[in-house]
Amino acid sequence: MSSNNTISHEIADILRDEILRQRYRSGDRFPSERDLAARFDASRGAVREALSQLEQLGLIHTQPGGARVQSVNSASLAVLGPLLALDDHPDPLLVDQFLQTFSVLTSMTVKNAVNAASPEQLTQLKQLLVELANHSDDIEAMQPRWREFLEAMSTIADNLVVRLISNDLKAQFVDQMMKRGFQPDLKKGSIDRLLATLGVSLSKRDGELASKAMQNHFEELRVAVGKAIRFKAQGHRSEQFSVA
Amino acid sequence: MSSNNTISHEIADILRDEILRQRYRSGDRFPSERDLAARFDASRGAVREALSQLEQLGLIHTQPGGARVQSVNSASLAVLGPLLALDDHPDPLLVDQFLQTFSVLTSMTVKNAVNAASPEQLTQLKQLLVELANHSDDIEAMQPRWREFLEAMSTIADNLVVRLISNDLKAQFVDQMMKRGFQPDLKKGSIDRLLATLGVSLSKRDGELASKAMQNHFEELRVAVGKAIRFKAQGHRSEQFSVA
DNA sequence: GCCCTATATTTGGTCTGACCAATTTGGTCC
DNA sequence: GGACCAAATTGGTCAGACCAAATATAGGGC
Repeated sequence: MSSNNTISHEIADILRDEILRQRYRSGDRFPSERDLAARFDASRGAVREALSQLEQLGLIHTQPGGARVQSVNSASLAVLGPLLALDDHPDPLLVDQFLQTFSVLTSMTVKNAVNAASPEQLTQLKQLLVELANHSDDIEAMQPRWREFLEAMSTIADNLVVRLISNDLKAQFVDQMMKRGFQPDLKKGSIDRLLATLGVSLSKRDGELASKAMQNHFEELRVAVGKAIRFKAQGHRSEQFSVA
Repeated sequence: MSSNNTISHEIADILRDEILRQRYRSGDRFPSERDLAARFDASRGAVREALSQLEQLGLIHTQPGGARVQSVNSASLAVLGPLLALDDHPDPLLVDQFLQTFSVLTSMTVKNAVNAASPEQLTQLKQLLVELANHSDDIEAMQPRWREFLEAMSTIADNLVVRLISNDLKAQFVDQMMKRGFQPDLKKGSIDRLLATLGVSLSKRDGELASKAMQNHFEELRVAVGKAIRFKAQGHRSEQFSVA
């Protein structure tokens, strides 16, 4: 996972997963630093650094006298990745929520980007769209170009809040899914339609239209990913996964 | 700010602000732990714990040989609060982006909640709405009930991703604004209209309608907050602030 | 001058053992 | 049972030390 191959990170990873697996109930006392040091055969310093990470994740709260476990519901966004990686098969519900959230944020970004783009930026976006259309039959090749396109959109929209959220979400989710090797079965026709609509929205400077198109796309993606997950849960092996 | 009144947190706060204030350029070498220990007259252990926090925030990247400063754009969501608290006056642009983001997430939550609520939950929501309407002339009194109402919505919608994002956002933003004492000038009429529309959407089980109403509300809120900030930036003092 | 290599230094990661202050715990007394 | 006090536990911090990886430095070859 995060794996900085340092002892403190290793300890943090293990403890984090234990908490996420509900091995401790919210409000429970967490083992003392000295106990943990003994358990992991490490120094207290290393354990303290691990606990510091857990505290940043919002999973525990430390105080003189003892640390306590906090509810996962009150944790930081950064726990989502580990949460997804917990089991062999990702939680379908969580994945769906992920995509839904991604959808509204991306739609908003696209809308603002189209409305705010300068003429030069508009032509740049159109250029990228053409690039995409040229590879619309090879999903593998589309992936990096999609990223580039969305990155450009994000830069133009210039919303730091959404950008930071997306950073976390992507780091947590996309990479996680990629690693597992997912490939939702999206019809080429629907992708072509999306690209066409985006093109029109750029020409007309119609952010609302672009936003709607993205929402639509994500809707199809949710269905496709849902299928892929259920498929894989039955023991089949599928390949690549592409987001957005 | 976060202030756990421990030395390591103090050091982390100072260094975090220095980075956010761009005192180091992205990619720069960060001072060594020994130097920092000397500077803050603290032990290396304390400094290390501080650096561990900065690393979790995505502000620095440490490696044997030296730590390096990372771009704020690639940081974690948790830097937003400190970013807002950096100056006396919050960055209006950032605040606006905040509200916009909050808007789409809340709208989505409300939509899903209304569509998914059980009959009992529906009556509970209506109850809360009545409560709100009864205090619609006293914004002070509305605040906690708003929170309760949105909390109920969030619970019903049951989207962990949004919930975690909102946790961070609220912790970063709302508390920050409250502390500064803001009070956007929302017309009572528009609030009443919002409550009425929400009531209708509950009766009709029309999530889309509820979502639209929330979007509208946030739009008005953005304008009002924008005014309040500009007003305060000119040296005036205003009072309370209420989000959502 | 430039480039490459071998050496010395710096730096992060870890350990040990110690001390303080705050909290918890356990027992005592009413 | 509840209030109160002493002892044990726990987090926070410090000091000094060692190792391995990364960097900086000096030197030699061209």
